[in-house]
Amino acid sequence: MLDRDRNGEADVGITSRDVARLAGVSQPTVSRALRGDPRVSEDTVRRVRMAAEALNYVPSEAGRSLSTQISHRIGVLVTDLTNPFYPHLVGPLHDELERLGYRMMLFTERSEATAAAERLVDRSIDGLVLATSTLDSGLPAELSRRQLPFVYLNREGTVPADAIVVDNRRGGELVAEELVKAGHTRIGAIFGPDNTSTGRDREIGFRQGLADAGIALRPAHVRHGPFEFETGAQALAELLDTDPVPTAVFCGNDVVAIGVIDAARRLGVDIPEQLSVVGFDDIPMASWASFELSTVRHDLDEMARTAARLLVARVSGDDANLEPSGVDGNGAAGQRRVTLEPHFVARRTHCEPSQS
Amino acid sequence: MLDRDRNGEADVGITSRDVARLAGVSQPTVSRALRGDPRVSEDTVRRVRMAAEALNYVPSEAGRSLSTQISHRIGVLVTDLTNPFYPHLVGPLHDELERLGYRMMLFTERSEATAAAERLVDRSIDGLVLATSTLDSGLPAELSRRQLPFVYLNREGTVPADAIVVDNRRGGELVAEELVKAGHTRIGAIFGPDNTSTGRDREIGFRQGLADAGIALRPAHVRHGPFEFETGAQALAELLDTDPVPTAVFCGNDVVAIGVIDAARRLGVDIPEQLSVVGFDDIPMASWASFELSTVRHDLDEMARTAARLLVARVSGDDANLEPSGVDGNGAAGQRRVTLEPHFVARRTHCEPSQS
DNA sequence: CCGATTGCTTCATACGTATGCACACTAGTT
DNA sequence: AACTAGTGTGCATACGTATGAAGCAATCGG
Repeated sequence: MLDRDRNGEADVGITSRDVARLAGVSQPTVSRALRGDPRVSEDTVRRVRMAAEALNYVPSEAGRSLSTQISHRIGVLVTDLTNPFYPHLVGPLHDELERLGYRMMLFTERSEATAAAERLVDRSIDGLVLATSTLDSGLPAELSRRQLPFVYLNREGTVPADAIVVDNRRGGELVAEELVKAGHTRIGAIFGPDNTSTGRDREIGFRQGLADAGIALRPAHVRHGPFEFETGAQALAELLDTDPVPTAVFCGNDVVAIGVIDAARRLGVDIPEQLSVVGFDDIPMASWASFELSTVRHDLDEMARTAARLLVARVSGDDANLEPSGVDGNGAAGQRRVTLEPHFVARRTHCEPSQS
Repeated sequence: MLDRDRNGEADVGITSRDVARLAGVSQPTVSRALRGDPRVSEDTVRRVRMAAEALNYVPSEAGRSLSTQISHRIGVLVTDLTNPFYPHLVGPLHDELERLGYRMMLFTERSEATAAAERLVDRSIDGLVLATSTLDSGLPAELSRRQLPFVYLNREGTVPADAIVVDNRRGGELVAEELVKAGHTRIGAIFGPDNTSTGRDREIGFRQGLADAGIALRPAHVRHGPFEFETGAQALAELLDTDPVPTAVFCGNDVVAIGVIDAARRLGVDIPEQLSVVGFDDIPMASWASFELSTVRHDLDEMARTAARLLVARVSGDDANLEPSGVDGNGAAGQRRVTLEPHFVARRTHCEPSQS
């Protein structure tokens, strides 16, 4: 069917055997020579290298994987790439993984049913980064049972595993403190989903912060929803429909907050004069002049890169080079838990409440 | 070192041989039974299925790949994920690939040197989607030489291959027509890089459109730069420094345009009153109330999905189910080229020039 | 009652690389 | 000259699945 012999050089489907033949050595010697085995003589290495180059030899990843039981691939699981938040995790993750000699397989969890889980445990990846795990997900347990190493990134789950997260509770507190300090008393919130650790902890921290100041969070001023643009856009309309209206609103993350700001523009609500808005994460977009969002900053890039390093250390077995990092190691089953410190960033979407 | 026997069920590292043993058949029979080979008796299939389930057997992808020479993985190459444009390609790509039974490996081309190319041709992927190919890249030629199937998405290259693109020339013309129609005569442009087909063709079309209307594009009003937010932000400042100042500016894509709008906010420039801004692509962000960007729409989602389908058809050999699509097939070497129609979308960032 | 046909299964092997072990060969020691 | 130590290479095989070909049993036709 195919006439491959047309092109001058047929360097497709070249195996280590072909290289061996050309170099006048055995196949195992080719393998050793190219992998830098010190037992191979310099002279042989040279011959093999030349032969490999001449044939444009590239070792087959499949063969290598099968033999070594290592794929050098790491899976990354997110819910929805088009959410502006995730690229800021996936981008650095990719770069760090590449730096460590691993490739990235990207998965989005439409149907995290067992069907999808199968694709993860067929040994085609060495480990998995869970970037959007929900607390009620059965996946971590399944992964654990299958002994597929994984790490929680950003959100954590109930099954013990390495994790890298922000101190979300503290972050929520920070926002509460700032809003209180500015003089707000009628405060609203658009929290993230209850089944995410980020949503839950930020809510706990925020409520705690308000409670410490003796300020009540009226149920009518509270919304919950996914960490999406639309959540903020829709929730704002609802919050404006309450009486009295809140003078400030804390949003589960920046994407939600930007949804709020955008809706405010459409509805003619002045921010921050009529409503203070605070987000969480400090994604790059938050600092755009169009938003100037006051938010809680943490090092997203570092968080993602650390996740990559934790996982790779785990799957490659050399945990050693991670010990000295300043993490609050949890001795129990050897899981590592890295917590990033959040900082409040004051921009232009919050101020004192107007005296209405 | 590891004490794996602790957990009750040791369903890790289960192979088809284990299943075979439990089911009382041979390993090949297991393979055939689970793959639905009609030659296996119903009774055997049932026994094998039960055994597989009991052991929680999942076929090894590495073994399968090695044997079939098919990895069921497709690579996707982009420059920078954090650019808000790419997720809108990568997301749909992932979904469509998954639908077709393929997994996605994501690559970003930092150093597209031959070193990086090696990772692509080690037969660990069946094909590659080039989402950000530059016209001067040597990669397509290398892929072609290696006989790794690939498809151009959004941007096309010089090496013949399947491609799916927008009619960028026409899109550029559309914008020129609209701006002319609105009465603009002092028009500026922030074009994309010359070494991208999108940058080049949009520029050609736009220039043509202006020329047809007898309007000159002054060199001082022209900028070139990568399709990034910062490009727009920086170029705006420069354009405002010219005399006379343009009353309208066409941007290479939406991300650049949003950079312009954002900078305008910072600089206190009213859009569209002082400056009309038009983008290209109509990414979701363009329709946010914060921007309401007038732009050129095309079906990004469909473009990505079509790329996936074209490539999968190519690598799986069943090109048949693609023939009937309304594409302008290029007979030469059997490459398919799908062109999407662009449409102008009038929002709120353009209007008539102010009489100053 | 034997040869032919069909239906199901096993055998043998391929896929490409990596690695423990044995072997050959050289050099140095006694 | 034999013996040891050291060095470099090849042999055999493992990794897990898929598949053409051969084998086996049962059924059928004559």
